[in-house]
Amino acid sequence: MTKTIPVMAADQCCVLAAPLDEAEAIELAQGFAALADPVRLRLLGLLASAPTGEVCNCELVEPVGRSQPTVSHHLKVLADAGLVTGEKRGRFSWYRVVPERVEALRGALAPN
Amino acid sequence: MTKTIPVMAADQCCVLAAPLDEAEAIELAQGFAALADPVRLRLLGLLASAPTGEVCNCELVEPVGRSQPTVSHHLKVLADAGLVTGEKRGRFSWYRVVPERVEALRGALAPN
DNA sequence: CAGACTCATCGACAGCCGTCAATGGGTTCT
DNA sequence: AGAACCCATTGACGGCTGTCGATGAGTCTG
Repeated sequence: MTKTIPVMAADQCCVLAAPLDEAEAIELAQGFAALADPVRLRLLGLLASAPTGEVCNCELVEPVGRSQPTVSHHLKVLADAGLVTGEKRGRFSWYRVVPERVEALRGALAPN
Repeated sequence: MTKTIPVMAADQCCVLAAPLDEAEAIELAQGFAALADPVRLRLLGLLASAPTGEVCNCELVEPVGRSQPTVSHHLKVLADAGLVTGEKRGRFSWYRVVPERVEALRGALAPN
């Protein structure tokens, strides 16, 4: 279900180090676009602060105050961006943050 | 011209540390939204890698391959997000990166 | 098997966003 | 003064995005 995950290329170090070419810029922008929504940021926070590192989809709807389809949509956006992984076990879907991917985006904002 | 600059609040440390409340999430999302466009990322790169730290507007149009109004629009978006500052001297407009603001967004993605 | 439950997808709709041509205000040069 | 130049703003247009209700596939319980 999760589409091809755009993983950061090694040479995509720092936005502020050198001008990016078109392709690098597009890939980075897709990553930041996934972070450019309050609901998705809150979902990330909820996932990251979960004791087990995993959160069931059903535990996310109420905290963010959006409908179940909307939450599902946002989780898919995060998953497509590689920031999150979802696994379906039984009746539930469990999501967890992909720290490396977050770190990659963070690194792109590093000085030098 | 530049609108009110949303500066990161001190308690907006890490997205991944604890769940964000609605207001924090909105403010952060606005910051990342400014980064969620390839042209703007390339503009940031061009500004940051300039020897003097400043770049004239006229030197930005050709490298990013967009029309002059479009570049002007993107610079305004970056400026409104506080990521960039513009100063008009004579005929030219000079822009420079605001490193603290970039760093603030970067810090929001820090682990723990 | 029947009912209850979880969740992804679809369809629809309003609002936002990136883009450009055209315009006009400033500034410099001759 | 007049011409050339830089740049922000405006208006318009197509496309993307966030949201929800409805629906259906898959799973567990009794």
